[in-house]
Order: sequence, then C-alpha cells, then structure tokens
Amino acid sequence: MTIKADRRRTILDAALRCFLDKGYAATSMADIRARSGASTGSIYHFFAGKSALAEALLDEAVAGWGAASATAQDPDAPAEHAIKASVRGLCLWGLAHPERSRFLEELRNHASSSPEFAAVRSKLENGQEAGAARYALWVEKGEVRELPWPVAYALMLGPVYTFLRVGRPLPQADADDIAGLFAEAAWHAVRS
Amino acid sequence: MTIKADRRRTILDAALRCFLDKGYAATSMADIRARSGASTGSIYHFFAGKSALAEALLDEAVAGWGAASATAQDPDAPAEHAIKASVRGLCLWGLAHPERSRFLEELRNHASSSPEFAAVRSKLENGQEAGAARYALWVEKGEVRELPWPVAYALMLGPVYTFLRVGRPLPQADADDIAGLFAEAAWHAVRS
Amino acid sequence: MTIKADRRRTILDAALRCFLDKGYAATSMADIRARSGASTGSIYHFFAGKSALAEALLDEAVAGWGAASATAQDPDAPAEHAIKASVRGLCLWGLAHPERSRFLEELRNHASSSPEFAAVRSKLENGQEAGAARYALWVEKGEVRELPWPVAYALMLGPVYTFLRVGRPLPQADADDIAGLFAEAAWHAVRS
Amino acid sequence: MTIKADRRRTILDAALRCFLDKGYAATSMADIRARSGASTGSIYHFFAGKSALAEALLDEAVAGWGAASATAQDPDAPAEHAIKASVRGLCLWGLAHPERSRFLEELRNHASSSPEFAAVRSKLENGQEAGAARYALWVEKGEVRELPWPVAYALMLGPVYTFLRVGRPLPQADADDIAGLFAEAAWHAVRS
DNA sequence: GATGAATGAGCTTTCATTCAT
DNA sequence: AATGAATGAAAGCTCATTCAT
Repeated sequence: MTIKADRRRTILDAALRCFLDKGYAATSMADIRARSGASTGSIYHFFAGKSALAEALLDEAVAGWGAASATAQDPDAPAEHAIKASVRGLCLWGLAHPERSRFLEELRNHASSSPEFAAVRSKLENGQEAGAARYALWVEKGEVRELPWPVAYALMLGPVYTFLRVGRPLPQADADDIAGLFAEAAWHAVRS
Repeated sequence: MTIKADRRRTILDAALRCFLDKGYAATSMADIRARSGASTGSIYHFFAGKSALAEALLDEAVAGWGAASATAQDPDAPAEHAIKASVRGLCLWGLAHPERSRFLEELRNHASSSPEFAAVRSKLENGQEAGAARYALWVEKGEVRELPWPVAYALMLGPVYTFLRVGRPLPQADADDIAGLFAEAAWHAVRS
Repeated sequence: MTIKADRRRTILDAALRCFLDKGYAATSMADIRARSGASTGSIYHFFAGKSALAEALLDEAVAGWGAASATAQDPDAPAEHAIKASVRGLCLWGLAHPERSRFLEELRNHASSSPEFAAVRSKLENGQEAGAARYALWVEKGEVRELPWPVAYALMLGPVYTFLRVGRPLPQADADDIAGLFAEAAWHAVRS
Repeated sequence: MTIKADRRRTILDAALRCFLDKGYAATSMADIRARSGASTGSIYHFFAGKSALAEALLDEAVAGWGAASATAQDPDAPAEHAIKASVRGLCLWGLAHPERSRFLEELRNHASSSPEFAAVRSKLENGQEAGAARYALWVEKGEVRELPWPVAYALMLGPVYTFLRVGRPLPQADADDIAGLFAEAAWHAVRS
C-alpha cells in the first residue's frame, strides 16, 4: 500500500523528536506511541524500554559526530592537530544541532545517577579511558603538559560543553570563528 | 517537651539530604516526609511544593557559596584577581561539596526546561547579566580580550564545571593545587 | 486603632463572596481565610465549619427574601394574592440577585444529599410543611384545585426556578413584566 | 476462561451505580475501581478521567430518554401534541428512574460551573437552541404564545423538573395521572 | 510482526479540622 | 479573641511495562 514503513526507524525518529522537544525524563512512552503511530506492543517489540530507545539514539548521535571528526581519531596525528580537530568538531556539531547536543547532555546526567543507564555509563567511561590513553602518549612525547586526564579533559572540552549549554544559535560564519577560538584555547591550555 | 524543633529547618534539611542522595527528580515527597518526620500537611504548610523546596535550598547554597568567594564580588578588584578568586572559589567549593554541586547542576538542568522553575531560571539569568556587565568593564580597561560574554564565561568556568561533573573526591592538598591550576588557566584564556 | 472590626461579619462577607464566585464546593477554607484576612483559628472560633458558614448565610438570605415578600406571608390573604405575590417576589429577587439565587440552589442540592446539611434540610422541609398547610386551607375554601402539595408547589414555583437557572440578566422593566407573567401563570395553573 | 468480560461496560456500569448511590461529587475513582473490579489503569485506559465517565453515561441516558419520547421529536407534529408528549415523556422517565434523573440534575449543575464539563455544557446548549427553533415555528403558525424561549421553556418544563427534585416514588397509576396533569398544564401555559 | 487491554504502585497535592499557645 | 503550625486521610491521575491474542 504505502512505501514499506520501517517501524523501527519510525519509532526511533518519533522518540528523538519527543526527547528533543520535552526532554528524556518528561517524555512518556505514550508520547512516543502517539507520535510514531506504532502500538505499545510494537515499541516494546523493537526496544527493551524507554532507556533502550535513548541508548539507540545515543549510539546514532555518537556515530554521526564521530564520523564528522574522523581526522581527530587518527592515533598517529600530532597532539595539536588531534586536539584542535576534536574541539572544533564538537563545537561545530553542537552549534549545528543544539537540540541534539542538549539531549546528549541530559542523557549523560541521567547516566551518572540512574542504574538503568549502566550501558550508557560504561560507554562513556570507555571513551574516557581511550582519551586518557592517548593523552598519556602525548605526554610521553612531550607535546602536552603532564596533567591528570580528568583535568586535561576539563581544560580542553569544558569550555565547549559550557558554551553549548548556554549559547544561542549563531550565524554559520560566527560558528566557524568560535569553534576556532575554542580549539585554539584548548590547545594553549594543555600544550607543554 | 522536646528541644524546640524548627519544623521548617527540619524539613529543609531532610529535603536536602534526599536530593543529594537520589537527585531531585527521583526524590518523592514521601521520601522527604519519611526523612523529616513531618506530616505531608506540614511540608505543604511551609513550602508550596517540591520545586519550592528546591528553590529554597538553591538560595541557601548560592548564599553560602557567594559568601565564600566574597572577594571576587568586589567591583573594583582587578580582573586577574577577581577571575582567579571566582574560579578558585567555585572549584574549592565544588570539591568540598560534591553532592551539593551535583544538585545545583541538576537543578540548572531542570530549570532550563521545566516551567515550574521559572523563578530559578530568572535568578540564573540575572547572574549571567551581572557577569556580562563586569566583563564589559574589564574589556574597556583593556584587561581582558574582547569576547562575547557567553564565550568568555565558557572559557573561564567551563573547565571547572566539567571537572566537577567528572572528577572524584581528592585529598585537600590536591584540591588546592587543582583549583590554582584552573584559576591560572582561566586567566590565561581571557587575558589580553 | 481602626474602626472596630466585627470579625464575624468580615468572615461572613468573605465567605459569601467566595461562595458566589466559585461555588460552595469549590471554595476552600483557605480561600475564605485569604479573602477575610482572618486566621484559621478565628474562623473556627466563630463558625463550627464550612457548612456552618453556609448555613448562616442561608439564614440571612432567607430572611432578606422573606422580608421582601412580606405580604405573601399574611395567613388571611386570599389565595390569588398570596400566590402571585410569592411568585413575583421569588422571581424579582432571583433576577436582582442571580448569584445569590444560584448559591441557594447549590446549597439546596448539597442539602438533599450531604449529611452535614441536615439542619438546612430540615429548615427547607419545615417550609414545605408550612406551604402544604396553607394550600390545604385554600383547597377547603374552594379557591384552588385539589392537588397534592408537591404537585401544586411544582406548578407554581417550578417555572421560576427553572427560569432563574437558565436565564440571563434582564433590564429592570422586563424583569417586572416577566415576574408578572410567571405570577399570572402560577395562579392559572392552580386556581379552581 | 470467564464469560467475555467487556471491561468498558463493566466500568461504566459500576460508575453509574456509584454515581446514583452517592452522587457524582462524592464518588471517588477508588469507589469505581472497587465496584468494577477493574484496575486504576484499566479505568484510565478507557476513560480520560472521572468527568469522561460521567459524560459517557450522560450520552447513554440522553439516548435512552430521547428514544423513549421519539414522537415528540417529529418536526411536523402539532405543537399541542409535541409539547404534551415531551412533558409526559420527561415526567414518566423521571418517575421511573428517579436516581438517574437526580444524576442528570447533578451533572447539569456541575456543567454550568466546572470547566471540565465544557463538553456537557455545549451539548445542553445545543438542545436549547433546537428547542428555541422549534418553538419559533409554532409561534409563526399561531399555535403558541409569543414568548422568549427561556420563558416558554420554564413554563413548560419547570414544573416537572421541580417535581422530580422534590417528589417521592409513586405508584404507576398515579405516575400516569401526574404526567398527564403536567402535560396539560404545560400546554395551557403556552398555548395562544 | 503487531496489537492494545490490563496492571497497580506510585506520584503530587488538597483540605477541613484540631489544638497548644 | 486570636493565631497559625500541625495533621493525615484521601483525592485524581501517570506511567513503564507485561502478555494474551
């Protein structure tokens, strides 16, 4: 009759719109049901529960953002380049997708307290460990200051996170400038 | 009969302990009732609702933290001193009261989305405006870089916010070192 | 200090305004407290409870309306005159005080079901008995049809009650006309 | 397993019995839950809330009563016949179902003040408009007196409404007599 | 794959009333 | 005569999840 409706996709999209509109906590399964047009049973057929929906969306978002800052992932890249690319990538992505960025932030908050987000939490912790390992290498090479990883991490990415939480939408040109500014600042904060 | 029980105080303390233990959202009025020993009616006699409790606690916390970093408030202080004092103050307070600090963060998140926290939101916005005004003065005097306030704010305080969210408790000596480190970094990030 | 404030009076007035504005059921003691400026304890000092307030107001209203249609009470008046005066009186009073009239109606509804209004109910029943007795006399004299009192009562006053429930405010001249019309109809409905 | 239990029906029946027994206002959702055997969630699955239950029952009642006085609805019927049939129908139905009749009255009262009954209110108002239109036709044909519709309505149906509110159950034979008496009176009150 | 009825603990809040001071 | 803190049962309603079909 219609183009094959990918139920899973439909549900995921509806959930994302709900989460972006009202926040994760304030979104009820009924909201998602109404917006997706799927039945309760259908939703639970594809996803184990509300948190599983959020997790699936989180994976997608991270994948998208990761792809966007691919260069930053190259393990042999020099520290300066990797750090600036990473900060730029986060900043530009966050400014381009302010709702998504806020959604990630909300999830991270929930993850740190709620047991149902154990999976999310461990993913984030893995990311931290990987970051710490890379930073340790740069320290060995003398490219960056010797700092505990949480401190280095906060110095590099903290400003962007805070800015994204506070800032309003910007013209694209300004977005590039500001991303550059934060990238530069991040590098200056940790370089030897 | 008993030592004079200041019910209002008792309730507020119980609410704080609950919020710190389980987070604002996960705390129910029943939790507060059980912990305070007050009756439901008593709680509502003193506070209009759950969010009013949070607001009252927020005011207290802000007052406490404000008092602790009084020097930073002096309008005639040079930028370097004021900024470093402010960042240090936030960092030391946050490390000394990690739960409280997380509670504030949670409140801020709620405030940005939920209508019942309009009062909290407007308080926070007032704080931003005051900060912006001060920064503008320093720009005029040539002490700091000319930056949009949200950017400057993020550069200065973002690292501390992020660190407090991630970091674990630290020995006091380290706390001082780290607070100094962040204060220094904040100043370098925005000085002319 | 101020002119002697008759607390009882103040409370009663506040309660009336509340009941008229929001209805008896929807008015809380807190509303009355706020509007009167009296304390909870003060209200309970003068009145046994919410229903006692309503009762006191009912008595006043009935007294006022009774005074207005005094002629109708004369036991020796001929049926036609008494009936018309009574119907006119009710109609004019109801049109002049639509809120009060609706308040009476609400009270009567509550009274017929709620045990706390036993006193009101018995007052109303006394009124019915008195009416029945008078009507019986008129039947004996051959002035009116022999009808069970509830039927006669409904024929005479039912139209006015219904009209007051439905109708909108009217210009005074029309009020007189309509009162006359209902009075005439009442008499025609029961005369021999 | 069991006879097919139509939950919706079961709930509706239980609600009706509760409303008839204790009145709408005094009935709690817990009462309905206990009486129906359904769970809270089940009730809210089928009905949006307490007022939605009342509305559904109102629709049923109106449908039943409307069917019973079908003749009265015929738009070409002469005024005398239509009016008498309508009044008779209301009176007989009310005497046969005194609880239901009182329930309707209570609902009408609530509807006139409470916003949650907007739907009920508009239904009732539609009924009034239809009545007014019909009456206007009869006026044109010279069958009835020229009266504002609210007045005509009150003259015709007011006595029955009042009688139903006051009266006690009657033997069937008397019910017919009294219905006839009110029908006759209604016609006399408005005929040319 | 898909449906939607069913669950029931849990939620925040309201309120008339009491009583020590 | 006056106060207002204290009570606690009861209310209407939400919601993630389960499961028979």
